[in-house]
Amino acid sequence: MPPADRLTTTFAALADPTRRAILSRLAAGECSVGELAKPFPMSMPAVSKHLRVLERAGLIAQTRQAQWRQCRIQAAPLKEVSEWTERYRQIWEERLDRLDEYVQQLHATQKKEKKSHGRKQHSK
Amino acid sequence: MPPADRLTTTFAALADPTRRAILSRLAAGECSVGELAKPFPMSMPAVSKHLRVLERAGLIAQTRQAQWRQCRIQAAPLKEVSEWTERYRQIWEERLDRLDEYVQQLHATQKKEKKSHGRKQHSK
DNA sequence: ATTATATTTAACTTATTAGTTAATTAACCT
DNA sequence: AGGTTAATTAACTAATAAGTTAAATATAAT
Repeated sequence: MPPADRLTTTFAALADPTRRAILSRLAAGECSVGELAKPFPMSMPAVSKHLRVLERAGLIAQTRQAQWRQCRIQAAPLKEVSEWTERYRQIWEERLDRLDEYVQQLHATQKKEKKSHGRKQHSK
Repeated sequence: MPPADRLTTTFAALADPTRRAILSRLAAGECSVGELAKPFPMSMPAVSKHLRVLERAGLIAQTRQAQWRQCRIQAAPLKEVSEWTERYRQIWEERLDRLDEYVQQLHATQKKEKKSHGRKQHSK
């Protein structure tokens, strides 16, 4: 198994509601593992493991402070997620160049169709 | 295990480079499973399984056409990904209200240290 | 020095994932 | 009908993931 690339690691880390909730909490400010764990119906070790996953993904960092570990969010990997996702914006917004092609092809196929439909018309 | 929520399913589907490559290919236009599979060093059934994952996540749809299955991208779930991610933009752009607070607090702490060493201090 | 607190590590279980090969389904073509 | 092509399903394996409880570690407080 080749080591996973960054985006893969990031997406995998985000594919868990507990971990996303942790990030959400940390967006409001640093806090300790114990505080972080409180809302979740699972053991501390389970939360600790989630933190490890987030840490390996570069999404959080921990610093010692007495017997507590303070966690803080590190959102840099989310920038890459954002950039990757943006490439698809045109598609989900459905002003699709791709759909244009499809529509054109449809018209080409149905040549007898009259073209005076003033509807949604896109040009390349 | 409760059924995974939408975001979880989407992120999980995206946490694989093969599946992201498939989406990327489909962004350029529909194509058949066989064509889709060609670039990948894995068997057809493996690709077919990836397509199933993408389909269950609502990221693609398949339509029969003779003996071929045409796949097309459905990017709607990516809108949710985008929206989720955007909530963290301020953080990764580091015009962080949060970091501001942190920095201020740091300054405050340092001032205090200069003044007096009286508080919770490491004693080694 | 002991004890309490915060957190991690270890060992284990169960479920899921990503891949394989072999068999099956479905549509097309003479 | 029989053969070819396209894709899926079945059955299996190996690795990873998410959780558990119990033990270990590290610091603070008494």
